[in-house]
Parts: sequence; C-alpha cells; structure tokens
Amino acid sequence: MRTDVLKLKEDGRFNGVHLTPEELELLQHLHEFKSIHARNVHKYYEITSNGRRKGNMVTNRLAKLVASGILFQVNDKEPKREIFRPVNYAYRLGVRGIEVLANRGVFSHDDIESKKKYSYLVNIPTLHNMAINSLFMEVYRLMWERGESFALLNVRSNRGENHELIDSISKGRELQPIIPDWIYETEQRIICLEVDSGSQTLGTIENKIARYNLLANKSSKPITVFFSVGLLNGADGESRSRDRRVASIKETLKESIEWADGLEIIATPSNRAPKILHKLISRQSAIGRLQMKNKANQWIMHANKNSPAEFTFSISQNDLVSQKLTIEDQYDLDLLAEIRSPENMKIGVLLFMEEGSLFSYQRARANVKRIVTRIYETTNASLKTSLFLIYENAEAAANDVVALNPKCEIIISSLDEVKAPTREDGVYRPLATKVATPFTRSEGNIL
DNA sequence: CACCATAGAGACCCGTCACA
DNA sequence: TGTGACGGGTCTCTATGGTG
Repeated sequence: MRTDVLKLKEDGRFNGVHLTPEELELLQHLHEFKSIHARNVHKYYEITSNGRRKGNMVTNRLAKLVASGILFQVNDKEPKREIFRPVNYAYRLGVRGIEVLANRGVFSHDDIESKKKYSYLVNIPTLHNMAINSLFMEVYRLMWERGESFALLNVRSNRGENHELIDSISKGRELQPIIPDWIYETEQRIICLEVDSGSQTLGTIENKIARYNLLANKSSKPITVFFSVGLLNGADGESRSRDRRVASIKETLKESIEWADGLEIIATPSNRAPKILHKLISRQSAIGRLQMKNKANQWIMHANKNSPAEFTFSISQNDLVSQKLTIEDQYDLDLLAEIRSPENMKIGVLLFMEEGSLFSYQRARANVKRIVTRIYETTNASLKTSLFLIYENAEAAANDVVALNPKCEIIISSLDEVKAPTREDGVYRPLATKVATPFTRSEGNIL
C-alpha cells in the first residue's frame, strides 16, 4: 500500500483522485512551463514509471486527472476544417491542480484566484517552447536513470523571466534586459538556456553573447550560456544545417574577446544538448586549466602504454617548438607531445576539449593559427607539428562540432580511445581521426 | 463510554480493446 | 494520441456490534 499518495475526494464538481509524488512533481513542472505538450507529458510518465507505462495507459491516467480537475486539456482542434491535420494536445493545470500546489506552498493562496482566472489564456506550447520542454524531459530522463532529482542535486529549474538575476538587471536599466529561454541554477552556476531555431541573425547572437558577458560581470555566480540548436530532437534531416549553424555560432566570437570571469558558452546541436546539459547540471565543478593539462598528460601516458613498442609517446623536450608555441594567455596549449616511430617523429600540440564549449573551440582555432604562423612559416618543413584535440570519451570526440579548416593537421582523439586502443581484430591502429574539411573527417595514420 | 474488529459498499487503479 | 467501455483487483470509508 502506498502511503505517499495525496488523496483527494470527490467534491461534487470533480472526481476524487490519488496523486503520486511523481504526479505532484509533474504539477510543479506544469506550473513553471504553463503548458506541456501531451507528447512530453507521456514522456514524463514513461520515464517515472521506468518504461512500464506507455501509450493508452498514460492517456487513461491523464483523462482521470482531467476528470478530477487536476489537469486541463487544451487542443488546437478547429470545428470546421476539410483538410485533415493531426490534432495537437497539451495539458495545463486545472482548478484543483492550482489548489493542490497552493496547499503545498508552491505559491500563495492569494494567487489562486488570479491563476484560475487567467489560466484560460494558456494554450498549446509553441514549437519553440516545446523544444525547451523536450530538452527538459530528456535531461530529466538522464537524471532519473541515475537516481538524481532536482531536489537532491539542489537545482532550480525556472522560466527565464522568473529568475531574480534577470529581474535585478532589468530594474537597473543598465542593460537591455536579456531573458534566457530557461534557467537551471545549480550550487555552482547559473545555466542560461537559449534554444536556437536558426531564425536569429548571427549579429543578434553576437549581441546576445555580449550582453551575457556584461551580465556575467555583475553576477556573483558563474554563468553558462547554453545554445541548443534545432527544434526537433531526433530528426536527422535537420542535422547538417544544424551543424553549420553551431559552427557559425562558435565562429562568431572573436579571439580578442575578454571573457568575463566565470562565463562559459556552449553551442551544440539539439540532439547532443541533453547529455551536455545534464553533465553541467550534475557535475560539481568546472574543469580548470590544471585539470586540462592533467588530462592531456593522461592521454600521453595511456597512448604510450597501450601502443606497440615501436611507437613512443612522450612529453616533448623540444625547446625550440616550446618557445614558439607556448604563449601564456587564455588560449595556451595544454601539453606538447613527441610521437616517434623508428622512421618518423611528430610534435603534437595537445588541447583538452569539452564538447560544445566555445572556449575549447577558440583554443583550437587559435592554436591552428599559431602552428601555421609560428612553425610552418618560420621553420623548415621537416618538423611535423599536428594539433591533437583530446576529448574525455569517444562519443564527445565524434559529436563535437569543430568546423576548422585543416591548415595544419588536426587529429581528434579521446582518453577512451587510448585506454583501449585495440579493436576486435587485435591490430593496433594508432588512432587518428583527422579533420579533412570543416565538416568531414577521415581516418589516417598517426604519423 | 472509549476502543477495536469486521464486513460490505463504493471509490479508485490499471491494463486492454475497438475505433476515431 | 484521443475517447469510451470493460472488468478484475485494491484500498478506504463507515456502519455495526462486541468488549473491558
């Protein structure tokens, strides 16, 4: 017998109903989102039932909640329409749902009447809002699978305009107010979500980032701006243009930009957004420069240990290269490696990369330029120097959009791959996925 | 009189089906 | 995805009557 359900009685207007804790939480999300597309409500039930409830079972349950006044169903049916069009359904809080939340202290009892009065204005979510909500649900799924919750992680999830940071800035009038599509606030950072359908000009994006930069200067907590590009989550037809859009957002930022302390910018295609966002939400602290150097060092060690004897990977002792390429600024490389085989030798400029990170991208871009201008153009060509972009895992390495022109050799690798470098056939392949053109990659030898 | 055990009625839950 | 209908199963409420 469940003792954690909230029991509501039949009251003349509405049927009685028992609400589970998960359903009460759903009501809170519904309060924040104002309305949620039926598809996403179904997703929520599927997640919280560990996949047991789906399809009609959920529909039935929702009908129950509607009959008991907890939810209200909205749709975009049109009375007379000859052309068939699938009907969209969405749910918002019903009158009793509003009362339940007030009783639980989500908002004050004084607000009940106005909320009831204006709830009819809430309609089917727009595509844009649906995308924000879909992303929310996918992050929720990842959290659920790991036994996490917003409460446990101490994360607040809010509509952008409801956040006091945005409030205080708008009041001061020092800034044209900027309202994120959504805000996730963790103990460590404030994540401002921007869902990008590609309709804004790059100038607008640039302007937005500039304002976030100012905002970050005023905020006591580090700010992460998260661009999720694309409205449809799984659709592949979209993916090519999505990658290009991500690339141009990343390219927007000039190298000379002065980053505010604690400002971090992420740009990613929407299909990768849930994983990256979840990592940001659940991760306790950001990766600092020392850790990046450490990761690069790990890569060298694992690569050396797991490669056949004729290959050696070591930290470079070459002073000449080191003097030319090590520049102590924000784009500085993590480590210089030396890779040797009996016949060959190559210098690797190692950067630890985080998927989606604009900062990582800028470092990569700056280091390509450094290799070209400081090595290729000023020393004799016998010294081969390549840029190595090292990711935490193979998935991140494969999916990050790094649309660079390979003016020098750019090799994509990951810690995963050097930890377990042999494939099924037992043949060691020096892992070398190379950037062929900004949007294509090829396989090749490491030397 | 306060308290407890019990049993039946009704409320609610869940999954399934056909069909729109 | 939705609606409406079905039916078995569980839980809750309440009336009733016995007991110390």
